Amino acid sequence: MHADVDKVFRALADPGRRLLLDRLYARNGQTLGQLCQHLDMSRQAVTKHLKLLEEATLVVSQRRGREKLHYLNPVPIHEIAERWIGKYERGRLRVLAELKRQLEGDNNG
Amino acid sequence: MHADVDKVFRALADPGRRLLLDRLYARNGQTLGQLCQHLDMSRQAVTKHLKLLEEATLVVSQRRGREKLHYLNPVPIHEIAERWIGKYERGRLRVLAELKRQLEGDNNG
DNA sequence: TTGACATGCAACCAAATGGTTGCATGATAG
DNA sequence: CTATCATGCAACCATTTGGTTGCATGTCAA
Repeated sequence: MHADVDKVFRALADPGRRLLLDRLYARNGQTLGQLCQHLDMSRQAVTKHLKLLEEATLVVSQRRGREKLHYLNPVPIHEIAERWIGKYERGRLRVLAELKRQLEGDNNG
Repeated sequence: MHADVDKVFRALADPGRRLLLDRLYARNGQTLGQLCQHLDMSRQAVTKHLKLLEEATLVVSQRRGREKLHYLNPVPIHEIAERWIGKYERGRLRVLAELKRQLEGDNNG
């Protein structure tokens, strides 16, 4: 029902792909050609990145004639934040306190 | 001042490394040997993963004699959530609404 | 000291990744 | 129709990644 966590993390691991997401965040619904502009990557490289982003459902696309419009889908990022990062956030203070205790407490022994 | 975003994302991209973080979240301050137990990976593979996690500052370590204790550091994850995911979270409803409008609105044309 | 134990390091390897080039397909304008 | 434009696809390549094996170092216990 929800996005493949591994695909999302892997997709987010590349700076070029994060840049594409930023571009779509700034202006949604861009074509492949538009996304390639002012970018230090070939069209084919962008195509491959967009394919991975689509497989991670971070981007959805729609054909319009010979163009393909790309839209940012923030839901998988939200899910990551909620389900995975949230777990660490909830325990953050506990873990930090324990870490500090362990690291400093050893000096007393 | 803050963690290298790229290193953190790259470190989080591997399921084995996420598993190690989960292990440290469940029980902090484990040695390399402990982390290897009940794990489908060689000690050397775990060593390499821990090295990447440390370089991303997701894990900090401390020597105790011949052992090396590993601690989860949730701060970089927090930073990612705040600085990067937060950006998308803030625009989530806007982007989703725009996406829906774009995808459905075209049927009216 | 010496043997056992915990970890470190280097070389090596297969597979995945990110990128390229060249050509094919499909849509639109004239 | 046909030239052009936007995209798709396949082959190929270099580098990175994740993993292994073998050996070295350092620490603790007897």
